[in-house]
Amino acid sequence: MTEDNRFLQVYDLLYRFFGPQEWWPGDTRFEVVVGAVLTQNTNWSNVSKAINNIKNNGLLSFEALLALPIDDLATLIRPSGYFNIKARRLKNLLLMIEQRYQGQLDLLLQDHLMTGRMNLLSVQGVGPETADSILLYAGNHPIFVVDAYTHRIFSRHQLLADECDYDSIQESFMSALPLESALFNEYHALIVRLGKEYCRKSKPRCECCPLNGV
DNA sequence: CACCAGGCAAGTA
DNA sequence: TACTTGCATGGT
Repeated sequence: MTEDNRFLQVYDLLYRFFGPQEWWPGDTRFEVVVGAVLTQNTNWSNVSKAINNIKNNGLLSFEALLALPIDDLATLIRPSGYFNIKARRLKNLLLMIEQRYQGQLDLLLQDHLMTGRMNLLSVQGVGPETADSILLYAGNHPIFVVDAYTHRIFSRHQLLADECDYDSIQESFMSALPLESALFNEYHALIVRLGKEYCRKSKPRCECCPLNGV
């Protein structure tokens, strides 16, 4: 190997440092989809409470949530924050699946990757990170999920330019790495783990960051 | 007390 | 096109 592939080097380093992260938490594909919307700008412990509220009421299924009045859904997901807007976003997503995929999540997940992605992005409230999280973690598609940590960590370590947008960051990773869902799954989870523990927004730089020296 | 979390869309100039 | 603001709970 003569190529200087820092993206792969960082992955190997993080995997050795943290080990496997076992993402995405959730028992079913549908639960992953719900979690993907609820976790927008919100920490997972709050999302977990919201999902448990849905489960405890026996409502964690496509049909049950589609039939549930929006205000009732908002009440259930209250702990996840932004509960009114997230209830609307979940409903929008379920309606798209109802209209374009006969109400079958699996048909969306089995559709051609870029067709499914476009349909997800057409939903009000589903942006690129939410769409890609669904495609990767529920659909097992090889697409790289970019988040705020990805930008912060890699720009701080000068592996990405500060002004990169979502699509350009995603392209940087996907052109440098083998297109394997298992790799993208673990890599994104490792980035979130690193960000939480070593790359907080308020801290200018972390002396003990495992990436120092890469 | 301030700050932030596994974003996104609408409003403004 | 490029900023800014609203959305909102719960943990540190």
